[in-house]
Amino acid sequence: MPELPEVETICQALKPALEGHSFQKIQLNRPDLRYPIPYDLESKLAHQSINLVRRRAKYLLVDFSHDLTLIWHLGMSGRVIIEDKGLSLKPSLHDHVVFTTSGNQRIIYRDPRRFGFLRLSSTHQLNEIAPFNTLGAEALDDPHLNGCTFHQCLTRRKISLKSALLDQKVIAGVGNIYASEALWQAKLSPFRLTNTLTLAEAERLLKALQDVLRRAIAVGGSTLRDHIHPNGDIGYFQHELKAYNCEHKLCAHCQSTYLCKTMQNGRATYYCKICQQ
DNA sequence: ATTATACCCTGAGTGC
DNA sequence: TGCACTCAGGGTATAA
Repeated sequence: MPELPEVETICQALKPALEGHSFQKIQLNRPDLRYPIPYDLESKLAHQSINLVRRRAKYLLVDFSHDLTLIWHLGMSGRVIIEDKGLSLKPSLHDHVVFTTSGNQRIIYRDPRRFGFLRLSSTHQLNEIAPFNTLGAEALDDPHLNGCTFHQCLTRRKISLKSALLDQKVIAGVGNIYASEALWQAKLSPFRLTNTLTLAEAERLLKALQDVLRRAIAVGGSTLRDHIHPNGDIGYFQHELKAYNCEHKLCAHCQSTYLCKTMQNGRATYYCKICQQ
């Protein structure tokens, strides 16, 4: 699924198509995704001006001028497709929602596994409802996040570093790819317990995580299965992955150990047994 | 309280 | 070619 860099890429692509426009039509091709789609989505949103498209963690947020925010999560396999004007793409069985904008563009939400969802919230109360009321610091560009606060947040718990990075209450936006990448880059074991981390190690991890995320955003995220830029381009960061999907490849740090893959809390984890301690 | 596990769902890939 | 099986970028309700 889209993690932070992929959702950010989608967010940036949606901005020019949506901000200052409105939805003329919202076509629901099924009543539910992970949860029921609000039945009154179209009547509440159509012809209302869109102020802002933004991202929080892995959520896309579309703010309307009448204090409504469309919360849009893409689950594991969700894709957003912005059609060129006048062009009509071949429909897919999994095109669940089709938005038509006042700019006469069609925006298609395609999600084979349907782990994604759409919800509505009052804009000014968004941070008081789940999951936004418990989300951790934004992994990038959060003024309250630094090595010190990250260290405090980690040492308060006793879970593996990999689980901590995936826990959206600890830090928001990180998923399985970038958790493995950041731990590899920081030379920290995914099995290391959070309460054993020194301040210097927490700083190193945060720096590595932010570096990986920024580099991924710069090239449009990672295209492994489903993620494609809404205009049809693919992301390129999969070519720069040093750990994720790299089992049996030589570790780029030590050049002498093959990376291994293990299941950790039900998710694949990739790491170097020698470099990551 | 925190921390693990099962599960939602389809499609792609593998091995027989 | 077909079938059975595993795994996949996430989050949540449960159980321990």
